[in-house]
Amino acid sequence: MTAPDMPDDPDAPARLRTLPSRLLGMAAMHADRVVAAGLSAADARKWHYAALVALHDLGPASQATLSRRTGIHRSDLVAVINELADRDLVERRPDPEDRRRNVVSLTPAGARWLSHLDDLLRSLQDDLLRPLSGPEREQLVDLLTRLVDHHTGIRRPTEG
Amino acid sequence: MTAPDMPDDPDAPARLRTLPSRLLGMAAMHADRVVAAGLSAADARKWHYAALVALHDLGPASQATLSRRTGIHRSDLVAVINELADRDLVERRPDPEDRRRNVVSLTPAGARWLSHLDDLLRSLQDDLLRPLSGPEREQLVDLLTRLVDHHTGIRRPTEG
DNA sequence: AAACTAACGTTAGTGTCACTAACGAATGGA
DNA sequence: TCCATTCGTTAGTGACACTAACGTTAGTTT
Repeated sequence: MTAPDMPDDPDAPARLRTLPSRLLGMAAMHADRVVAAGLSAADARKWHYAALVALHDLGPASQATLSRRTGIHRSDLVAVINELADRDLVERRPDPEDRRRNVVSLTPAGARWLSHLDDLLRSLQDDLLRPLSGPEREQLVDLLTRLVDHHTGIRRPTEG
Repeated sequence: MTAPDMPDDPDAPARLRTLPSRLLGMAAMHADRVVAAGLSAADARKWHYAALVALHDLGPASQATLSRRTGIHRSDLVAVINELADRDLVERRPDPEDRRRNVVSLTPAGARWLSHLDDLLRSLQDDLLRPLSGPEREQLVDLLTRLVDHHTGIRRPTEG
């Protein structure tokens, strides 16, 4: 029961404090903490939310396309769907048209759960972005989107 | 040596694509990849750089204060210092004034190595931020700094 | 028809990351 | 002298983002 001992870096050198890659990492870490803490109070994790959103907005899908839509690796998606199916939030059944596939679909309970998580997430995003004004939040989203879009699809400059 | 199979999320629902916490996570991931790949070409990792910068800018320090200055957890710092000391980039010796402590200091070779890494990192940040203009980069740094500053020091809203 | 290629879901395992827990040694205050 | 605290260190945890391999199923080629 000792208090956590890392006060982040109150006195880091400026060279580190202003390094964009480091700032991104730290901001992401805080974001992850806020979101994970909030979601865990609802017994959920971000992947659960991502999967539910994809199913709701884009309809039932095989695990492979769900993987593409959420960014969850297909080998990790198995467990996520297991957990959601265990709680009857999604249904997983074999695809009669292609027996390699499972079709995953949202149940009514899943849709209700999703709208609950949605409210929760909205307020978590708000916690996260508290120090920024409305326009600043849009600015941030815009800048990050352009960054991500630019780097998406690039794997490694110096690959084998 | 097969190609990576995750095209990120080309067709994720908008609700996910614009979620700030998710954007932060993805941007940070890309940033980490770019930086880690660049540094690994120089046989270094970001913690090595952070430690060297802290030693250079703020002078010799015990591992505990170095931990506070870099944000590296003190239990992880051990290995970082080991690796740097193995290459004679830093020196670790017991503090005569407090025999619990080690004093870690930069060697001349460490200083040279740091300035090399500095150049490297400058160009990596540039790669990372390529899609953004100069003012936009400053904007991003400003927004992220305020975000991080705001959340720094907060541990867990729902701690035991 | 047979053979090859590829996609699917699944399991197991890897390396990194941020962190907790515990330790022995040393310090400093009551 | 007792006690809490700090220090460096080791070991281990849980989440994450993968890779590798598998058996199954589906298309495509010949």
